[in-house]
Amino acid sequence: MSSEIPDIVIGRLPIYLRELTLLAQEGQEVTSSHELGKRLGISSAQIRKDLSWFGPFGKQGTGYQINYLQEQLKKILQVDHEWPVAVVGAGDLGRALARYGGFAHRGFRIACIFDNDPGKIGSYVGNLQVLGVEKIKEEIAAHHIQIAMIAVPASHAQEVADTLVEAGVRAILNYAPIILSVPDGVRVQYIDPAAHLQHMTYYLR
Amino acid sequence: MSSEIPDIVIGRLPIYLRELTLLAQEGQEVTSSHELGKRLGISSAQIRKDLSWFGPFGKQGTGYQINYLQEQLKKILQVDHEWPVAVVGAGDLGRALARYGGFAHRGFRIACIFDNDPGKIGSYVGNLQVLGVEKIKEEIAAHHIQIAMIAVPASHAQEVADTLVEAGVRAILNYAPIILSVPDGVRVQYIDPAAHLQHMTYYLR
DNA sequence: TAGATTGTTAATCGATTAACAATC
DNA sequence: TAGATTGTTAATCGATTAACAATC
Repeated sequence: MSSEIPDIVIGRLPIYLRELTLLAQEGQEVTSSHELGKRLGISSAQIRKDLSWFGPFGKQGTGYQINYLQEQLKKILQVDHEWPVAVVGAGDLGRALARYGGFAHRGFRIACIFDNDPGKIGSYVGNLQVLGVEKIKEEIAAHHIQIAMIAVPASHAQEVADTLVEAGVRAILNYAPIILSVPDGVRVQYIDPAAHLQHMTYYLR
Repeated sequence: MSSEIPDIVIGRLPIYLRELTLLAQEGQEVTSSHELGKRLGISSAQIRKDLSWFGPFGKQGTGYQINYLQEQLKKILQVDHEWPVAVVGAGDLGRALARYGGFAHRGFRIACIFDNDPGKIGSYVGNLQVLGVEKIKEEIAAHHIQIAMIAVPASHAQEVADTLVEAGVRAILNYAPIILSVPDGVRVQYIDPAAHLQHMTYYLR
């Protein structure tokens, strides 16, 4: 009866991993669910429960060996190796994503960037040359890319998603403020900064 | 016994509002919880329940007048007027945020942008001039800015947050991959694209 | 040993869904 | 009227927390 691990638990693992990396950078070698929880604003019970879905990683009386737990979480999340990622859209946002330094140490490498604007195609973003959208299929297939980020206007996001899926992409991080329709087996996550801001303005009274 | 409205409900309202705007753009005038739910991948019951926290907005047999519901949600979220927003960090990400067109129609206007790099201070991002971080306090106070976005390296995010809070900011959208410590009454939302990607790689097996 | 902390179970809490009377 | 859809209640489902035996 291997019950399914809740998606909400999976979603917290990257945050745990991130905090462990921070602790390691600070030179610490061992931590506890209590310390981790305090730093993250999460209860220690929740952290222990979340981790217990995957195995015993700690030691009673002591806590968790940071390096070891980091490695285990990386394995679970499959970021113990590097994933190539495609960026579609070479506007301000797409270029910022392509050059963002925060992916490299967390399991991702921006492998290619696409745009439909002839004025942008051929130009460089960092040391990546912008390719035309008509190249999406061959490029993504050639490099076995399974992850893409969409940074195009909402009006084009669905057709871009369709193309990506056809090319073999199975995980999409969508910055366009629109819900994408994708087949089963393809995962989508959304980032909508205006929605986050509106969430907070509710409380500004 | 006016029980508290759950935060998770507030978080969905911007998504409802966004979809209503899309429907309006498509020329539609009326919708139903069923249609909205289908488009958003949410149950119709949940939409009706969420809305019912705030009042009856629909009509039996007919559904919701889109314009009316839009207006009501804008009022509830307090985006029926425009909020000035500060951006801290004028790197790729900060500049992309400052120039992002998606805020204007959703209740936000980028009012100022700051950086600590003398090489960037004085330069223009769109038609905003980059100000030094030492100007944060006076500028934010002068314009009564209550909302800010942090787009600086993780190592500087906490001190930037402290300064912002001191200046009067009460809502922070933090792009640095780090949990911020802020006093009660200040809200923080986080955007961490690498965490979203790691959430999805779990399923890529 | 005494103190600390895990992993896990059971209890609690909260969120989602199903169902339906009301009514347009 | 008949059909459709809301708003709301109660039931279900799932997630979080409290508590503690095990043990380092």
